[in-house]
Amino acid sequence: MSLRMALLGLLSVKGPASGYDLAKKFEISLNHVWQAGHTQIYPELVKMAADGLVDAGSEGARGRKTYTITPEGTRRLHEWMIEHAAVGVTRSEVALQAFMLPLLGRDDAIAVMERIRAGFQRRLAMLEGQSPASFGAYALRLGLAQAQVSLQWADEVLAELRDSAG
Amino acid sequence: MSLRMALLGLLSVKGPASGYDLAKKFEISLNHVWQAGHTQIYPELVKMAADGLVDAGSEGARGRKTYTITPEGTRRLHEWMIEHAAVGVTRSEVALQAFMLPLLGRDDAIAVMERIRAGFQRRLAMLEGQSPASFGAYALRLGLAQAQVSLQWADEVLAELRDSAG
DNA sequence: CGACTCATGTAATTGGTTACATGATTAG
DNA sequence: CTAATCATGTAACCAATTACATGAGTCG
Repeated sequence: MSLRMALLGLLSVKGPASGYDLAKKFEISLNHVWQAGHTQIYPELVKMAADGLVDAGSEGARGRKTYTITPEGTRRLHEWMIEHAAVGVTRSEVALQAFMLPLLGRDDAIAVMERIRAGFQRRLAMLEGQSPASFGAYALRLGLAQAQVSLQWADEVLAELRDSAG
Repeated sequence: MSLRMALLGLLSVKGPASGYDLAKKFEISLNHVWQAGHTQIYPELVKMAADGLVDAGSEGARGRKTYTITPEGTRRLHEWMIEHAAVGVTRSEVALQAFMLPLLGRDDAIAVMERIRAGFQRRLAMLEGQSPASFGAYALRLGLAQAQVSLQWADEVLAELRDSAG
């Protein structure tokens, strides 16, 4: 359902788009929030058209199909936003490795934490490169705050590990 | 693979356990990091036994089966920790709703944000109820830091929405 | 004896990833 | 002409959820 809603959201804000366009938007603007490749997007758009949430326009150049959100699609998106209590379920490989960190010796633990730290650093840099004035500004600010605090956590853990006897 | 590693981690630290025990541990100590129900755990343990990562003991009372990690299981877990670069992939319904918040009018947006805020509040309370001295201390601290900063973000967004003209 | 917890499983379905496959158009 | 980008799709597989199903032991 979330993929569906993400697609409706993009179509709602950015206007009519092809599956290809939407896949691009997932890569750039939505990347920190939700991910989907074209292999998931194309079939989903077909189902959404069958359900009357989008209109599939006629084929353009290179077989391009442009989808437009329908009033019913807009209605369903708003309904979902207002009624669906988003589940804050987290499945984080990083947190899992952090959980099990005490299984490793000091040096291995430091190496793992440095890799994790680098990941947070990369993520932060990616988010800082995004335009803060755009549509997804609230989500961007959340992502930035979380990335910053995670990086800080990694630094603290690294400092503790380095202070500990080897 | 992550489920497998989480199971090996639990068996490694807490000693031999049944699928039932492991499902309980997922609910309590590991809940903020990874989730898995018994319907996923039982078949996975069978596969892990076939792959030599765990030993399935003989059946006890009420058909209880106690699994023990093997040396090969320990080896594979350490290997994964050290070599597998955890992907920081995030798929958050909350962030998705935040992303699309501008689609809603002021009052609906406030209602959605209040619900999101309550979710973070609950999560924070849950984490604060966990023993900070236990095995998963590092992951717990990360979870707490992220929950706190998320709650702060929600408060800021709510203040902005309330200040804005209705 | 009835309710609860312990304990294990299967089947169907949904969601998501990886690999494979094809062809049109554009820029150099 | 050829490499890159545009553009769409299918098939196989892996991961996860929901629903269904069963039975043993324990507490009141």
